[in-house]
Amino acid sequence: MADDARLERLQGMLRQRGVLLPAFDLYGGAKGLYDFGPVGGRLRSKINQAWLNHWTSLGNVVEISSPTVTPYEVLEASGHVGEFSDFMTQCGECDEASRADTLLESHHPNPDSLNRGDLQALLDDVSPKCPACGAVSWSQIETQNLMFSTTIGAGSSGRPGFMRPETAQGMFTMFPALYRHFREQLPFGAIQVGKGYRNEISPRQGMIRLREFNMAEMEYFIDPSSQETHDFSKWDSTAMELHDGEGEVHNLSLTQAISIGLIRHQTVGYFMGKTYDFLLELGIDSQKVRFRQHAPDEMAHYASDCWDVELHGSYGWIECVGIAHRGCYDLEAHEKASGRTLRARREFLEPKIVEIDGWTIDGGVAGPAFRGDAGQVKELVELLDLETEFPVDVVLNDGRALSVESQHVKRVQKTVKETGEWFIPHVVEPAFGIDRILWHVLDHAYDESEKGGEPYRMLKLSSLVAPIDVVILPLFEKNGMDEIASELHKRCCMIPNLVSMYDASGSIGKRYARADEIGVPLCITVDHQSLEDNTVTMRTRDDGSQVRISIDELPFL
RNA sequence: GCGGAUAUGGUGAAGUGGUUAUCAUCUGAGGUUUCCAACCUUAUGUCGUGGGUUCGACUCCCGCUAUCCGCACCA
Repeated sequence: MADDARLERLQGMLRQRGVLLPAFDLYGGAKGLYDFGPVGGRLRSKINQAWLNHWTSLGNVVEISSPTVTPYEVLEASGHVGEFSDFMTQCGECDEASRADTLLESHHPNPDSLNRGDLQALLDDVSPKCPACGAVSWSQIETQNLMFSTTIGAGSSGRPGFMRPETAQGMFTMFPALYRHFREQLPFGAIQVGKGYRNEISPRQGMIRLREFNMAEMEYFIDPSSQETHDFSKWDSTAMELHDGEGEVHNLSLTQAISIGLIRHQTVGYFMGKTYDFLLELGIDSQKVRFRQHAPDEMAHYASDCWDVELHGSYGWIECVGIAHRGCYDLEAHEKASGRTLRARREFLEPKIVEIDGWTIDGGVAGPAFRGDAGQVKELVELLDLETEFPVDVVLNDGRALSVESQHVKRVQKTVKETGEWFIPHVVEPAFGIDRILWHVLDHAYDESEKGGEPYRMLKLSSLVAPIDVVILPLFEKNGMDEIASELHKRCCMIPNLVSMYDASGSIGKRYARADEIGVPLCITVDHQSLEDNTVTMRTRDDGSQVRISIDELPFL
């Protein structure tokens, strides 16, 4: 690629300036793990904060935080244990580990779909040779999961668990508390930023694929039967680059894309717009943003429609955000697995009057008569026609026929008024890979030019995310200029959410250059005139312009 | 996981089977009325890791780890 050299210069600069560094470098490094250094740490937290602010501004969204350590059952219910697992077996001769389903590919149409027991049985039956050494000596099949597994608690009392592969499950399992918090009114959303973990086979491309990564997700719960109306007018003059599931490219406004059914759901479209705004706020180049719809066979196990937001940078087009319509998949799965109700109530406009007229059992008689079968008899009796004459034979699931006599049953006639119903909310989930976004913020902000024949590097970071807000520079460290400067620096340090740096080393031009490399938007220089009238010069990074201003009028004080 | 390439101060590079390993830049101290990487003096800091061959290994060989590029898998 043409900008490989640029990528290397950028990575070198980020390492040198303490933005991004390989983690545990002291011990040779660790694949897929990165440090955010003294400059990068705040960059990350400012992006996180901007993200939180962006979504809480919707008004019906709350921030939560759930543990990264997650019990086995939760991720089993969500489908991750199954979907993220491979079954492994090890050769007793050469220790080579193989995927059990791969070994059996020629003996079963889809071994990937087998459960562990069936797979073990098939392996024992087929006894394939080890592809490495030819021996036939396989260990018991073990699950090899892409999730980091751990034990919660000590010894035999510990229960199995995982480091979460996504933050989403914490929001789903918190649904009852969220529903109560919002006074049982949909729609509402829950957001959290935090770490996710995936034990990647092969982490690559720097920040793009990590084993521990920062993610930010919102679960937005909606009533599928009442579509929220969103205002798209803001984006009407913006043609978004939309790639549909067939690979066709459409340049349309969001309103147009929704009206022709390309974007299937209003809320998905609205979040696409909000995501677009967010990325541009961070300083992402609007020319390097595109949306791509997942093809049906590409969709994750939980999604019914999904749009990726891809950003273009040194690694090509990279998926950085996924906006998925997860339907009721997750809440339904957790309802089934936990036995708890995860539903919302929808009131009918008009109460429904339901006339019930039919048969049911007379518990006092039928109970003792049918004992364990009474429950099933009740279900069968309630299906009987009004005209039924007793006694009548009913057939149980196991094939036995029982005779139901008139004394066992009674006629039910009643009027039930139903004012509403319970349903499982649907979920629209925008999921952000913070590290990937952060990388592209840096990539897009990185500017190479020349100054006096020398290469000149700069991070043109938006002040929303710039890790250092201001640098205070005494032109000379004498005659009292150093005192004014350090006093100003101390004053800045006292201001919450303002990070100031003091730099008195080297020529003034060199100090400006250093500040430019870590993307400081403003440099304040204390010079001779400051001694006389308490003014300083304020220099703007992007155009190098300077204005003289009284210290007390500095915009950030 | 497979195949290929690579690993030298913070960064970027050069180099050698032989004893104090080189250069630039960066960083620190001092000097210099220094507003866009000036200059002078000076200092700190390197052969990824483990084993082998050898009188001697940063150099040659092997393993490991990491990085980059394909493939596979995936987000």
